[in-house]
Amino acid sequence: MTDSHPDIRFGYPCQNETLSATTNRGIKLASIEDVERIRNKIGENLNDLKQMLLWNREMGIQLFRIGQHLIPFASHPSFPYEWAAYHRESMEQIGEIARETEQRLSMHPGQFINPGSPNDEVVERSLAELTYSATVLDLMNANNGVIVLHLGGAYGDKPSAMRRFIEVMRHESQINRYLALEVDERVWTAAEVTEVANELGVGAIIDNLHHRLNPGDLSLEDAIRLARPTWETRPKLHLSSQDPSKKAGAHHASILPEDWFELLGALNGEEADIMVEAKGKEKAVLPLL
DNA sequence: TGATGTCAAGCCGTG
DNA sequence: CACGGCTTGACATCA
Repeated sequence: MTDSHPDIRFGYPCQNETLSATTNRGIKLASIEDVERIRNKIGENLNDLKQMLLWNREMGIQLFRIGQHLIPFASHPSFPYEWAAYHRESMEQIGEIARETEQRLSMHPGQFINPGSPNDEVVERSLAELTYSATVLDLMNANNGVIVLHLGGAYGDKPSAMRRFIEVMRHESQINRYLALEVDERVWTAAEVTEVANELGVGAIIDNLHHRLNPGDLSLEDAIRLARPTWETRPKLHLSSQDPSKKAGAHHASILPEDWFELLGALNGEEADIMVEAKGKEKAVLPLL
């Protein structure tokens, strides 16, 4: 690495269009008792995950986000068998491939996961999904794995929502080992996310597009500088470009050079792990390598 | 096989 | 006040 090329690694989420591979096959809840069907789906997801990691190795891609549907309905009370025990061996094998090829694995629970919700049932379901995510990373021995999560709702009172989030998550050590909190595009700013991350001792993730739409009073460079110390290891960031034909926040198929250079400039030569969020998946990563 | 309506869940902002 | 959008499109059924 030269001074003009800081140590940057890239990755993409969940699917590979070149391989027609995905970790996100699922089932309908109505089929939850069809054990054979679920096991087949999971087998396909795990096999595709393995194929993508092997492909990534050839391409020099070192980050990969596992889709939440890897084990569909794993956190649902009706899931019909002990998935962790049953799929342990293949997940261990996948973890070994990731480790040997120095790929950092992550997961990203979606919009329904709100540990700061005032509704106890929402909190309970959220913790179940986060525990599932952490268990997947545990089984893969993903020591530098990351669970990416937004702070979620503000419920009209941000300070209270932050307090609830911190109180609920404070003792969740299995989850917090991997947890990182990401800026979102309309509610929680980089300053607020970093504050909660510091309270919990977890990472804060800056996303260039979210930050542009919801910057608070920080420049991108300041936001990245603020979030940097939350990471004991390499910081993770998200990079995407606006789809010009869609509403604000919608991901473009590829990364526009000006967005990449803006983020690169804001990094000030620091090392970083950058998850590329683009409709074009791995094809948007290749030009950046 | 291809088209199409549907899918566990929460929240916010818009029209 | 109902609905779209987020996210990761894929499932399930019916021509």
